[in-house]
Amino acid sequence: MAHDLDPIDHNIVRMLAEDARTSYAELGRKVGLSPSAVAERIHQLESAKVILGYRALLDEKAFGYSVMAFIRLTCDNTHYRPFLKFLPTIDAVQECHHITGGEAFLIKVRLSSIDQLEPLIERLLPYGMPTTSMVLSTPVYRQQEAWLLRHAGFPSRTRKK
Amino acid sequence: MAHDLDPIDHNIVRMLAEDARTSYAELGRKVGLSPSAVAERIHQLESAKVILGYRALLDEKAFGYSVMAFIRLTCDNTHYRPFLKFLPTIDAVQECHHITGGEAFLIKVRLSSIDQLEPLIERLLPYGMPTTSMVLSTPVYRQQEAWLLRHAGFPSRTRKK
DNA sequence: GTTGAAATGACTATTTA
DNA sequence: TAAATAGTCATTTCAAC
Repeated sequence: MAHDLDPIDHNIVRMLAEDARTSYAELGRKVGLSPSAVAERIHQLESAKVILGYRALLDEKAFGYSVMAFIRLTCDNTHYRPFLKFLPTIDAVQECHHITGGEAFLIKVRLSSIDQLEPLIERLLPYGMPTTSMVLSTPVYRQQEAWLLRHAGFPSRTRKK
Repeated sequence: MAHDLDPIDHNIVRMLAEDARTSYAELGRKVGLSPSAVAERIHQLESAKVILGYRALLDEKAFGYSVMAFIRLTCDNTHYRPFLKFLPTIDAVQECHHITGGEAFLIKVRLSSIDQLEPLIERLLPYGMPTTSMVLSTPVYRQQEAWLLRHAGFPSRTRKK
């Protein structure tokens, strides 16, 4: 399953994770390859689904969604499947994880105000017993790619010119 | 606080969230502006920290990190600050949220194997009482930007040529 | 915001190892 | 098979308007 990445691939991926708009030419300079060679490697990494896409990272607060909460929903077997159908229709849900411990789900939601929490909880009630924790602050928040890089021990790089 | 985005900014941001490598020229065509006008708007959005950066989205499984878990740590006042200093030094930690309910933290970690969980928990023990939930599956996982777009009711767009 | 020109980058085909 | 090269086209950038 794990795609075989040589050190050059690794470096290319690292740089694209830090700045997805880095040009093939600059990538090539940094890894000592021609732009076309870099482009070919990147296309292979995309085909192999190692690189899944390129995203602009946005500040949700600029869009007015500043409340984050985690809802733990304990849900018995009869409500399990209906809940899975219902869940993706709720826009506030950013993540839902099925976790160990008695058919429970951990749901991360984002809202534009605390007022939206109660209606949301009421919509979940038919499926199980929700326990809500508001997020007061987030001392650590790493993007998956940033986390990966840190984990792999790569040095950080300053933003290009 | 909330940067004032007109509909054109909104469209540009939407497209960059879907594909951060879209060229200024193509963005300009889609929103009916010249490439330079688009570039200027984007630079302003970057300065205003509405766009925080551009990232390649990677498949962690391709890198061997397939285990996700949530650890809830209940932690009394004396351990609060030391914990906050200790936490960023742990590479496995992807997110840590300070949540309501008796000085508790909710920590999302990613590991390459379940064997790494026990040592991690032992490192947390001095700071409080950990409760661990393994993630069995993740029925919903939306990028913050994807979530934003869905929430804002934008139509999805097919990948460019 | 627009236009236009110069520099840079991207893409394809071909050559090389 | 993988990379370099060269030619062509597209894009970025910056000036002037």
